[in-house]
Amino acid sequence: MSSEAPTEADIIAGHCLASRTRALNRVITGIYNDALRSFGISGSQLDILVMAAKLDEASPSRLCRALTLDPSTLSRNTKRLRAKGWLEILPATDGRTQPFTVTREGRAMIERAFPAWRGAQEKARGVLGREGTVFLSGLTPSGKTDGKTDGEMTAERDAEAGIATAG
Amino acid sequence: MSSEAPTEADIIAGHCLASRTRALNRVITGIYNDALRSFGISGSQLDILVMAAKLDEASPSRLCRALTLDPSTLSRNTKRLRAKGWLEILPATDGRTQPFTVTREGRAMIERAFPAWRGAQEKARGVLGREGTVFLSGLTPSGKTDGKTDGEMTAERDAEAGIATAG
DNA sequence: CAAAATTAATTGTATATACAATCATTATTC
DNA sequence: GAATAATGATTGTATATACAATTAATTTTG
Repeated sequence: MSSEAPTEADIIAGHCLASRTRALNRVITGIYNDALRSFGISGSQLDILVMAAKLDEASPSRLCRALTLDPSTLSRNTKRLRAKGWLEILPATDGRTQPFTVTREGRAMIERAFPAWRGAQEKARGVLGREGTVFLSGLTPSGKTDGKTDGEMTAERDAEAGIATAG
Repeated sequence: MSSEAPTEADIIAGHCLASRTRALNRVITGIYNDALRSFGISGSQLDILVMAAKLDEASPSRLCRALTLDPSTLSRNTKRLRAKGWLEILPATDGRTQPFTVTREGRAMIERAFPAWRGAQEKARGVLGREGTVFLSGLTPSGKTDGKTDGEMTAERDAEAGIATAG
């Protein structure tokens, strides 16, 4: 039992939750980006595309709220999606908003990418283990915990997604 | 009980682990960056600084392994830290490596930023809840799960860090 | 020991991200 | 109804991140 007092650096390196969150994000995001690369879409872009599809009539502000994304970030990301023809701008009633919708090509992209997404999702489950998967599944896309208990919720979701629960 | 079949977009938006990991990362990283901003250092930079301090004689490749960081990313980040005078290059025996060390100013920065880091860490604990904190604490900085059981490990760490276990 | 393979790091390029500032539009208020 | 406030989005700038290609040095092999 050494009685060396830990330095501040030791404490931070040994405990920092942000450091671990970032590292985890690098690993998990890498898995999905690898799986999606050949389709010419990234995970972040797919996030936006699927959320826009869910909302049907989407706007920057609504997506920012749904995804906890800074408006400036979203603005750049949607520009890329528009350039690829997956989003298109709709006429606005309120002159401040810039509503848009997912194009037919955008919807086709989601369907095409789905099997790759599912493969990545299973790989991610493996990396995260039971604990991690349950914890993250209990978060809304905006990063806050939602209501239901973990057990029930994950079972529901597994069923819907048609994904085997990794023991 | 509606029997509408969920679309691929619904499934992805409702379950994607990467989307949730990214959103969480935005929230958690934001907490630390806010806390550290007035010191002129970011969370990512602090990660590197404290890990370099722990290693004492650090090199890009060792840090990349320790942090699961791409070498090109690390290269840019250490450049910023050198520019601020917190890292300095050491003479190399192997001409391929570029070993460096944390300067006196770098160590002073860690000590100065420590209370702010601790405040952010407590806020993060609150956001993550017991489950999230335990899960992330069980990861190494490289994003992989380590050996010990969660319960023991978190208790140890709490003690060392002098942080009250949140609820 | 010279050629080939490996290792370590950097640079080119692109996306993801946020803060601050700006611009345009709609709402409020007096 | 004009001045002011609030809202919605974009642009300027900077960091964080990774892939591909390159450069440089060491190791391995024949």
